[in-house]
Amino acid sequence: MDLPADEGWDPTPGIVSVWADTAGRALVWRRLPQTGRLVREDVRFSPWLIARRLEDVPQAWIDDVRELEGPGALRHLVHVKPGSRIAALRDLGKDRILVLPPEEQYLVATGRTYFRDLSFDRLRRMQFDLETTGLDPLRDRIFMVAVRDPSGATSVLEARGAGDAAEADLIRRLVSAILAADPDVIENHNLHGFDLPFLARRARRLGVTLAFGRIPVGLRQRAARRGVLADDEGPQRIRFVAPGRELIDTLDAVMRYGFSTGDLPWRGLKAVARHFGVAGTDRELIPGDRIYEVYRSDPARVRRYASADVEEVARLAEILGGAAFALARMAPRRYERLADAGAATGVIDPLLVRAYLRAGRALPAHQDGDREPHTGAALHLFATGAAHRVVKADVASLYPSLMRSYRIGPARDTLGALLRLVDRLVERRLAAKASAKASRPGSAERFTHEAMSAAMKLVVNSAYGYLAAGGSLTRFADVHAANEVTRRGREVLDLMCRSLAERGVTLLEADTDGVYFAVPAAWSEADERRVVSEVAALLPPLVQLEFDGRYQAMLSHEPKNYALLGYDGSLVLRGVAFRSSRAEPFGDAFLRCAIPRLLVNDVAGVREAYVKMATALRRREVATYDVSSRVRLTRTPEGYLKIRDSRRELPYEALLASGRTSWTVGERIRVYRTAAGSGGLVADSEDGVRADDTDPRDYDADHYVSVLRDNFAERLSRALAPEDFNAVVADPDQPSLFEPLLAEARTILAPV
DNA sequence: AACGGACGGGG
DNA sequence: GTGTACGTCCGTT
Repeated sequence: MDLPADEGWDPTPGIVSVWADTAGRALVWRRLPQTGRLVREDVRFSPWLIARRLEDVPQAWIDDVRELEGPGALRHLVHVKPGSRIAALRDLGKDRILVLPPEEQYLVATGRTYFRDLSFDRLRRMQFDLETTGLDPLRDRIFMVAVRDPSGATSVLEARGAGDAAEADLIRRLVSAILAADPDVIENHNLHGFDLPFLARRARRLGVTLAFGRIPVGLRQRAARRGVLADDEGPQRIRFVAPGRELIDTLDAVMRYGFSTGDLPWRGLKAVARHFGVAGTDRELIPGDRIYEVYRSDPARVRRYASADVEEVARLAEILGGAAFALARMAPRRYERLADAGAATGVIDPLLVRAYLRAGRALPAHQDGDREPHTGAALHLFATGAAHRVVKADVASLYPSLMRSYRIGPARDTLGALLRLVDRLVERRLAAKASAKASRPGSAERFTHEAMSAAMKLVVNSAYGYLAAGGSLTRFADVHAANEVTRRGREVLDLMCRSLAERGVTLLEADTDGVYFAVPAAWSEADERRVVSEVAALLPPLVQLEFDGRYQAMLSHEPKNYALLGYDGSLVLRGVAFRSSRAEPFGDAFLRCAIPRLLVNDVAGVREAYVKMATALRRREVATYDVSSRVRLTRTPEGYLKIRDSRRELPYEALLASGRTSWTVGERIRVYRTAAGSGGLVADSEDGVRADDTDPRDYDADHYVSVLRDNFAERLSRALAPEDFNAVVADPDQPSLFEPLLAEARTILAPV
């Protein structure tokens, strides 16, 4: 009873899964923290709902009614007789009724949460990964499943033959392996987007029941915005549920992490594993579209590949999984829902509902806002070109800090629950950040703390999003409060910029809560830090301006598009101008080579890099792969043939020229322009795996020299006077008089 | 070129 | 019994 309501008050330890139904039966699986033993409790609970008007609830269903206090519209807490079809009442609309899913009714009513007194490493976690002959479950088959059991042992199951019977047998063996290992949690990368839907479709087609939950029923479904389209009727999107186990998709965690830190441009398993340093150096890599082909000639290689996948997923889940795990200890929802839910409606709303019920207070109904438009943040670009001695300062969690500092909360939150929640989560985040800083860079421990901090930041920052969302989405939406937050935010940013400028720095770019600026040549790092702390002292309480980094130089191209050169020579590229999945690899390589030279005022070096690349292209010393670009197919074969006479498109010409007449929309391929003016195809290898095919080198060199100049070198133009830029990109086949000039050339920085 | 909507991934 | 943050890419005007 001592725990605050945003924490849950029931101390029952070790809950690892909950499954409940409208009949008022809840199955609670707990892992006893002392022994690690699994127990199942079968308990009764009283299903409940909250109604605006009692008349909306059929009299025959009502067991007990309690009137809640306060001004909220949803004020009748009704306990109904078990088995009442209360889900049907949702049709009344959110402004008249609140009916939670049965597990959440149970968790809210009891004050229980998952994982109390249980550490993440006590969970029994299992990973499995399908290998299939292709991406389409209507046509393709599962031929292999890699499995990693909770003890860490990896095994590979394989179809013993090519037909239906062999595939059905493989699926049955997978189900048996899961039942034998009895995991609390099943994990994989894109589990909900690929493995489970593929498996469900194949199982259905082959007449196999996927009863790998902890009660003997097949897979269940739940509606999910980010799910896959259901096979049956309608545009309904769903995810799968295995009662008694939690199905965790590491892609969800990666997206959350990427969103909150902004430094994970690629979300695929191999790239992410490399980023977190969990990929082995001898990791087997095979381009996705060649896996089955390789299997037929070299099955051992595919076994190594698939095993590496589950090993990496397991490590990744450890590094990133701490965040959702922590949320599950707080919020009255299933762990798997907290792992994929949005922060506002997925985490904050359940916490607020529980807090209000616990306090015996009526809940406000969802309510459309008045016509007040929402106003956003500020974005300023002060200068473009090359700047030296650059400092980045930013305010951590500006919006929640403003909410806390000025006590800006939703008008209808008469309990003040949202602000109290933000206060607590900010404290937790600061603790996690401190722990991250205290642990060794690159260590798994540090990643765990950073993931935790990122999750808290996500929830905390979405407290503002919660205010700003339309009233049809969140219960306490309040556009006036949201506008007050952004207005204060613009005020703070303006004050920061003004105060910095007064202290003699050159402003470069400022955005919402952070600012880049350049300092005079004579300044030391201590001077930089002093200026930041002087300005920090001028800001409102709780708004903490931090020294976020210092760089040798910055190439400012457009708002949110820039390059930073660290004092250690490291290069950071931001924005679509400098990093795009479509960019030809040779162009990326050129920018990575040229920008550091540009930023140390070695303009002759930039010219040299340009000449080198242009010459290599003309001599076809650049591999065909490096001039290709990755595109996504959007036309069907039939659709393209219809328009082909009026309009030729490179990707489809490349497919046809290579003899392919069938493809699927959404497929990604790598194409290049051939000297003959048509399209060529290169084996895709987004994971850095190069197919060892012979390299035709029949690309249109002149075309790619133009691409080098117009698409890539152009990104450097802001930093050079026009005549210097022209000299840099002059055609190397016509040696000119300009080159000597470049030794003296200097980069420029121009106010916008 | 500017805007709105879909998607992020898996074999 | 659904609804996210952001950044990128595509298709449409």
